Amino acid sequence: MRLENKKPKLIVLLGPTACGKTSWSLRLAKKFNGDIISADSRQVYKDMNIGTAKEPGEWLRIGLRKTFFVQDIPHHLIDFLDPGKQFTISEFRDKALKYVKLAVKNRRQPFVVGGTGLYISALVDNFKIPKIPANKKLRNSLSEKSIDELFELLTLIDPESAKKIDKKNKRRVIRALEVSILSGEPFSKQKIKGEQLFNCLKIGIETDREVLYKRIDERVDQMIKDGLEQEVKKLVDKKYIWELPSMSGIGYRQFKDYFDGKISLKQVVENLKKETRRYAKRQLTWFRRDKDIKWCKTYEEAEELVCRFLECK
RNA sequence: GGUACGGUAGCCAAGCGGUAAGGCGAGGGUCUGCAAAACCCUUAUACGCGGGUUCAAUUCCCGCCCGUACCU
Repeated sequence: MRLENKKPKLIVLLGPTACGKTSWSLRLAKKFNGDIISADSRQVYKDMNIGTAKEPGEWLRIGLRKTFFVQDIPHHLIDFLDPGKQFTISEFRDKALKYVKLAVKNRRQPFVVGGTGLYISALVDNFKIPKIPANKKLRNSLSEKSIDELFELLTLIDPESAKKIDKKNKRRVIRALEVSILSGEPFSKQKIKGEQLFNCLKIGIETDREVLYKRIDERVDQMIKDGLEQEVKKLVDKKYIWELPSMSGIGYRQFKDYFDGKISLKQVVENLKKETRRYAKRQLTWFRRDKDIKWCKTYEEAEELVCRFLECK
């Protein structure tokens, strides 16, 4: 108990896309002297603003360090990466950890805010991620094989993983092989959770599915009005290819067929709405199994929880 | 009014004398270096209505209703 209290307090605000994380997080951060660490795999990219629903902000120099501010609240891990670059969970975990610690050191309350469940887990549950970076050569040679061959190989090298992994998921099977081969140790033995580093309050924003879907539709329409097409066009003109992780996100990849003259803008909008809804569904599936999440219907409930958690008054 | 074509689950759609593919959508799930990704599972006693032929009709015939196109 005493040990628990010594751990820094971390507040996580999560929920499916378009549930209102940004606005809640800003209110909470203003009230509780917060720093926001974004856990969003797409908002990391520069020049991808409309499609990722990034709140407008500006980079300001504080001392030696430049920080992205949204309404006077410092935001980290947002708007900093070239869309041509890759960002991975390992990098997220390390950087997020750094920013959380920095906030604590500066006596500011860290808020982790986002919808990328895996990223949040990696930080909160202290994942020890195998230090085996993507090996292009190996991946290429492996992807030439059929999924069945690969799976058979995995059964030989790492039967434990083979038992659990999706047999048809080439990407996952290849990664398991990659780690096992390059490290010389089975992947299954390397999926380790360290001791929890934080005393953590997880708040989920609860929204009716129907209401959420309606908000998604409206948000997509707004994105189009705000000039999403031009934003994507600019990225394409800058030679960012569709195969990039950044360009494969919702809001971007849907424009490929449109620019190729295969579908109309109306169809883009429809696809965009549809895929965003499906994405929200997947996020909910992810969050559902985390029983620690305190689901709140209103902002006031969330604020109350935070208040109690921080023992303020 | 006439001619042609069509009417199959929420939507699209194949099929055909022996009670019916698939896709979309929807829902559920997996998740440790692409995670807004990738992958998996589930889903409905659906053949417009009424007759007839037949051992048997969603499938053939007749009539009706509805839709679409064209003609007058």
